[in-house]
Parts: sequence; structure tokens; C-alpha cells
Amino acid sequence: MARISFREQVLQVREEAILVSVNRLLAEKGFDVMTVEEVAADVGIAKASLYKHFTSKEELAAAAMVRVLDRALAQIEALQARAEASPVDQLKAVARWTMQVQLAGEMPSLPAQNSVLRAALLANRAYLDRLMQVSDVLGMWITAAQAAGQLNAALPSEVILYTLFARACDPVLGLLKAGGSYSDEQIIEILLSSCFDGLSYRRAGAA
Amino acid sequence: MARISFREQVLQVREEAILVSVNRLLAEKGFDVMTVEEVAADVGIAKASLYKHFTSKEELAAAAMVRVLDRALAQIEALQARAEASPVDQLKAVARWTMQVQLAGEMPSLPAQNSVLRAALLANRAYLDRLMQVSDVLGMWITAAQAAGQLNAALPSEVILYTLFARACDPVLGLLKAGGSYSDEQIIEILLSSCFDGLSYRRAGAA
DNA sequence: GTCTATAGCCAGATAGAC
DNA sequence: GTCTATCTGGCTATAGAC
Repeated sequence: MARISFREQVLQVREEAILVSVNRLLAEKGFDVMTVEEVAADVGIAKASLYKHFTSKEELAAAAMVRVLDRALAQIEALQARAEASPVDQLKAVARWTMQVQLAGEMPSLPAQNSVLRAALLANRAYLDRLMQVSDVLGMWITAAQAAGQLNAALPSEVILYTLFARACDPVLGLLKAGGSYSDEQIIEILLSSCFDGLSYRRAGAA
Repeated sequence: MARISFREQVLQVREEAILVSVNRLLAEKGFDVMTVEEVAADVGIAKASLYKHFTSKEELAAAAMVRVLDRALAQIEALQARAEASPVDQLKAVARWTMQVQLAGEMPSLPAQNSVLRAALLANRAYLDRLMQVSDVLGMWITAAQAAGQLNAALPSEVILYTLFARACDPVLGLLKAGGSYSDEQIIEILLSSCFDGLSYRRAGAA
């Protein structure tokens, strides 16, 4: 095991603090509105110091995405360990976790249109790597659930994958939370039902 | 009927041209990235002239939202005329129209986090008025469909309303279109199915 | 590596001539 | 009402002292 100097540990801790701030600010305001100055002020360092750790605002966002994808992968790994759960239950657990993160105000939100940011993300190995890891595991669960007759096999598996990813930025969560009529847990269960069971009526006993 | 001078007609035409440009740019880039200068250049007038018609960027966005809500209300009115359709079919038709507009690149997208914009929208009578009109009609259809056993009565009606509204900014549409495997019509039918019937398997013949 | 200070740029909004 | 020219301010990013 390589020795890590005290100085390097301090740097790691600082980088972690930066990512916590970026994550929170990205969740609160989104990429376009968040400013690097804000991040620096939130961490309590100078803006120029931030740029020694991350060479651009886009890289800062990418690091935040890597961070949240790592959290997702940890969740997924924990789910894999419990082999008794059916594929569809594992997928529901992932969706539940995703919505919990969003309701907790910890889900970074990036604009889909910004081409500079897109290019930075697509050039970021760490990000792409995690994104593919998540997609691979979820894709396997989806295929298995369809084969087992738990998920609608008429839907393309990519549609199901994208739909699950989209739970991370579903505006309905925020609207219901703003309404104040439901607890976070209730909101999640309601949306889990509307997502998997649909808006239409289901005869009692349907899968 | 008040006489409208030629000069006033020219102004109305110009305002309409402005709104068309704003609508398109809001759909393409979103509010934060769109610039007033861009809008002016697209219309072919000077930025200062734009500010004679609309006193702020937020008001510009609000006017675009009023415009799209008017289009939605026209659709809804046309649906109301066809009384033979069941409530759930009318709701599906609205969702279908909403997704068509988004796929056509004509759905303005506003950030949910921007507080200045939110305040401007909530202070805009024309916007709130249309939003309530749409919500009222859809709300009635939802209640009727639930009473008729077509929609899941266990779901709060506001959840269904919000879920339908959210079709206007569903990222899955863009992801599938970018994939290139499906036509716009196929994408819409697939997402209509996943929205109303859910991701889970349904026994054949279920409503 | 950290800071202060600033370059360089571009946004939203306005002044004032026509 | 339209234009050109400009103001004002905030942004990303960097230089250079410590």
C-alpha cells in the first residue's frame, strides 16, 4: 500500500469538500446558474484555488456526476448481494433510491442542450465508464425481468432503461413536494406505482 | 369592433414574429442559454427594439408560454367538441399532442429552479389564467376517467395531472429520437403505452 | 497551492438621435 | 418605434506575489 503523506490527505479532503458543494449547488440551481465563484465561496477557498483542482467548470460538473454515479453503483452492488430479490424488485429499488436522492436535494441537474458540457462529459473516461457500468447492470436486470414476465416485453429495453434514468429529473417529484400534501416516502411510493403500474386502472391481482 | 390601424397591425405581426423566434430558441437551447441578442438577430431587429415590446427576458419567456398554452387550449377545445371520445382517450390525445410538439422542437423549456423567472411567471396573469384553464379541463377529465374505472382511482388526481404536464419535458423523447431507431410516431406510441400502462407486464385484455 | 487582483468577454438593459 | 452605441455587472479563467 502506497504511503500517503499528510499533505496529500488534506488535498483529498478538500477535493471531497469541493465536490460536496458542487453537488449541492448543481442540485439547487443547475449548471448554467451555478457559478464557480459561488462554489469557491461555499467551500471557503479562493476561486483561483479551485482552478488548481479542476481546470474548468465543465470538469467540475463531470466530477460531480462521477460522484453520484459512484453512489449509485454502491447501491447497485448492495442490491446484487441480495440475490433473493427478483430483477424487477431490484429495478424498483434503484428507482426508489434515485428519487430519494432527488428529494433530498442531492441530485445534480445538468442541461441536456449545452454542447460544451456534453462534449466534456463524452470526453471524460471516468464518467463514461460509470455510466456504462450502471447501464450494463440495469440492462441485464431489465432483460431478465422481461424474460420472467415481470416487465412488459413489448417495450424496448432501452425505453425502460431511459425511463428509469429519467426518475432522476422527474419534475413531478418537486411539484408534489411543493404541494406539501405528502411525505417524501409517500411521494416515492406513488410515483413508483405510476411508473411501473401506469396511470390506467389495473384489475386487482394484476402483476 | 374597434378599428385597428395599419400601424398597429404591423406591430402585432412583429410581436408574433418575436414569439415564434423565442419559442423556437427556448425549445432549442432553453431559457438560460438563450440570449436576448439572439432573439433580436433571429427576428431581424435591434435588441433595443425588442425591449420596447417586452420589458425583460423573463417577460419574453412568459409570452412564449402563454402562446404554447393557447395552442394547447385550442387542441383541448377541439377535443371537447368530439363528445363521443371517452375521458381517458381525450387525456391520451392531449399527451400525444404534447409529445408531438416536443418532438417537433416547438416546446419551450424553462428551468424550474430559476427564482426570478418563477416570480415573473407567477406575477403574469395571462400565464396563470391559461395554466388554470388547462388544469381545470384536464382535472375534470381525470376525475371522470377515474370514476369510470379507466384511470387508477388510487392515484391522486394531481399526480396524474402533473404526470401529463411532465410529458412536455420528458427527456426520454429526446434520447429515443437521438437513438434513431424509431420514428416520431413510434416514439410517441411507445411512451404513451409506458405512461398509461406502466413498465410492468399486463395480462392481455387488461384495460 | 494559496491568495489578491485583473484580464477578457458577453450578458441584460438603457440613452438618445432619428 | 427603430436604430447605434454604450453602460453596468457578472461570468470564466489566469497572472503573479507569497
